[in-house]
Amino acid sequence: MSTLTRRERDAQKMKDDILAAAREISNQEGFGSISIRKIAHKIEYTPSIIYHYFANKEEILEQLLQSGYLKLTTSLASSKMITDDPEERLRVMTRTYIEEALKIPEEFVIVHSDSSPNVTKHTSFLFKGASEKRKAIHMIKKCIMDMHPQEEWEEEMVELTAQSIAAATMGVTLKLIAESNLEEAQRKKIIDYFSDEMVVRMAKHE
Amino acid sequence: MSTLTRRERDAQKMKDDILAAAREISNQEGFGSISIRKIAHKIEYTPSIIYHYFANKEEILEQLLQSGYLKLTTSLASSKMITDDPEERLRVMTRTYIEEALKIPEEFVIVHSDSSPNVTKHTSFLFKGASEKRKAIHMIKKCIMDMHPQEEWEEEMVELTAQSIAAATMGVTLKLIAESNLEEAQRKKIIDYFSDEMVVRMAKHE
Amino acid sequence: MSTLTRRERDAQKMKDDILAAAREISNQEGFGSISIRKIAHKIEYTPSIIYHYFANKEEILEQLLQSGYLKLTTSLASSKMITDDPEERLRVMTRTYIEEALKIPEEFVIVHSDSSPNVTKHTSFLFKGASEKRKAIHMIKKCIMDMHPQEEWEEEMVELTAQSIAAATMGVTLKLIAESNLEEAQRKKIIDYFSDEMVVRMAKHE
Amino acid sequence: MSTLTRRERDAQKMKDDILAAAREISNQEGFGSISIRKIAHKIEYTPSIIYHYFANKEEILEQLLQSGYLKLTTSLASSKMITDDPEERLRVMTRTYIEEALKIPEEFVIVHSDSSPNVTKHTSFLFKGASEKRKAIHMIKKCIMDMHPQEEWEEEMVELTAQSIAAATMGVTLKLIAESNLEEAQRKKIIDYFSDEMVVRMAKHE
DNA sequence: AATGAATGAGACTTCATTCAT
DNA sequence: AATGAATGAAGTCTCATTCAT
Repeated sequence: MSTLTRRERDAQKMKDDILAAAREISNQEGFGSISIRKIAHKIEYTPSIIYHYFANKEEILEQLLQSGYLKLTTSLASSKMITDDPEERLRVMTRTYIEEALKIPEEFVIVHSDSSPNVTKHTSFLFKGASEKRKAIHMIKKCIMDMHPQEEWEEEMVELTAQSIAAATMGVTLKLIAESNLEEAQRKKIIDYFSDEMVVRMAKHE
Repeated sequence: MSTLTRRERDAQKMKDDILAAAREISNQEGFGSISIRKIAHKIEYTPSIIYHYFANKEEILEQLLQSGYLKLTTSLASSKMITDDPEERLRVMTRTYIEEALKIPEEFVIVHSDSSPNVTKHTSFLFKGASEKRKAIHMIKKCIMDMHPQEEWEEEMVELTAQSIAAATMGVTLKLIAESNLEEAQRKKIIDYFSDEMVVRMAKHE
Repeated sequence: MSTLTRRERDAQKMKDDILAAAREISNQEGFGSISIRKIAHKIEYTPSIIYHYFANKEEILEQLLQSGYLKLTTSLASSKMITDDPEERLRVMTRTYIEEALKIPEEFVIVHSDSSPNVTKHTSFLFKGASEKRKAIHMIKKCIMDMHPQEEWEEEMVELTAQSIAAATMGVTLKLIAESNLEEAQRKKIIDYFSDEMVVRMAKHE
Repeated sequence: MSTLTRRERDAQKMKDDILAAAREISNQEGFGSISIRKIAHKIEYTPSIIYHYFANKEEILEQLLQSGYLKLTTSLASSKMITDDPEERLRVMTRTYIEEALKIPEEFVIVHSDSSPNVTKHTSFLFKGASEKRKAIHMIKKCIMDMHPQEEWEEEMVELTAQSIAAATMGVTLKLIAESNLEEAQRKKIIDYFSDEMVVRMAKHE
């Protein structure tokens, strides 16, 4: 794994520092006011040097978004095996998703409000067949099917259900981010109720 | 109707042009990169003149947001009566909301992604007691209660359910907007399935 | 005196209003931030109309300074006959000068700091022979001479004394303006002491 | 002496150039119309680069004022000893002050016309207790008291006298600066008469 | 690898002024 | 006599980026 030279490791460290600084600014002042100068100031280097590690500002922002999205999906992935009970799995997944997203609010909003092909290419999940292309949808679908073992859902319905659950969860998350003033207790109640109750109801058919 | 002088009409036209230009920029490059200069360039005037019609940039942005929000709520309000069956009412409301929002996609995104107090003051609905302060939440709550006539839900649970439904609907809507490339048939399926099936499931407890 | 038509009287009134507004702005925000727009706003007219009464901003500022200087010298002139006692007359003149100047602080500073010929043409008084060309110096000189009836001062010395007194008084005034935070009691003491004691000492030779 | 690297020296040179340009503008058009753009134009650079050397415009103006004030007070301090005769000391001090001030006319005017707290914080001397806080006032007071050895002045009166003398001297100086056209002979007479005669009269009580 | 100097574009805003009505 | 629309210049400041060292 560590076939990197010291130089390469140093460079990677620097890149990470830059991205970390950018992320910090994004969280404090908003994604839109990330600036090379502010990053430079935060890492205590000159603006110029940043161009040694990134071609331009855009590249930084892109990687920021990507890493944000990545963190989300990986954290989601890691939460899957916890339990065999599909209902419980669905609960945990939902909660994990919301909580992880709340850690990178700005990136989350950007990623999910942006409708440029460049972004939706990675983030879209409403298209037909998404349960095969999108890991998250796939995982939800699996939960749903495991919850109704003997019955047979129509394939399409299960996918639509999974997609609805994903979109709904995203909606709750976005709203929680937008309403950042919400009292902590209420915030907790919303998260609990949505992931423990609502999601399960959505996943079931009578 | 026309108690305005020509002057006033011209002035109103100019204001509208400015707002239209701003809206267009917002759609093309994002809300955050609206600038007085760009607006001026689009309407083929000097930046200065804009200050003849608006006190400052903020006023423009505010009016932009307001007009977006206004269109939505009025369209929602007008859809409320229709039928006595609460389940059917919930279905229609959801569908109406989604369809109306899709008619003003840009404004919708702006209004629901913005977390500045100025905006959330009007758009927040996750707070405790929202079912009394927010007409939409109230209407959803009423549907839920009418669907379970003899039983008594705990008040708080009903509100949380209504809030979840609202947030979920918003999430689906936003996702539909972001995925503007979605095939028409699939788009229709998502809307149908979500408003006809999912929302009803969310509103029911076993 | 009133050979003015109504139109002319109205016009004069407007001019006065404009100058009054300008003066007010000068006192509140400083001479340097007088602007046509602010004046217009204050008199509740459009900026444009101001150009009906004044050729441009400069003309307004000029008249403002002139009127300020005028008020000062006329107020000074009017204070001369109060008493026959030359010592008392000098005291009153000094005090009057300071107090009147403090009513138009900005204009006073401008007028007396400006070294452009256009201004010094009116305000200079250190030149040889000033006691004949400048009313104020003349008046001070008269006081001094009346205070030493039988003796004969050398003409030149009296003028130099008068000039020194005038410059000194101006210095005290300027300093009082610059130190606008001075406590009221202390301000009063300075004025009292300077006009009652110091000026008289300056005017006397042993 | 030269512990500065070439870089640092260059930077200092640039700073000095900027300040010099600002000073020049101040002399030509007045302190109030110093602008970043004008400075940039004078030094033949872009406005932006100025922010490389100064945080903002205010910092430039501040340093301008400070350097002016500094030059004066240091020159005054160095003139204090000379003789034991208090009357003679007062004469020399006054003359020195005037002559030094005339060497830096622009800065002198700026410093003594500005009434912003930032400046008066250093330059005010009319406040009660100034003879303890301000070296110049203290030195004048000492002269006065030494001139009346056995008698006892009321403390307060001595301070007021010293303050009056300082303000008067400042007034004469300002006037000499404003009347820059004054003939050399007359200028000399004014300075001589004021510092040799008037100041001494002011310092004495009968 | 890193710096500091420099630019040019652009941000918002205020202003004096002109002109048609 | 008065207005409102419009301009163009100027104001301060921030930014991304390049380049010589």
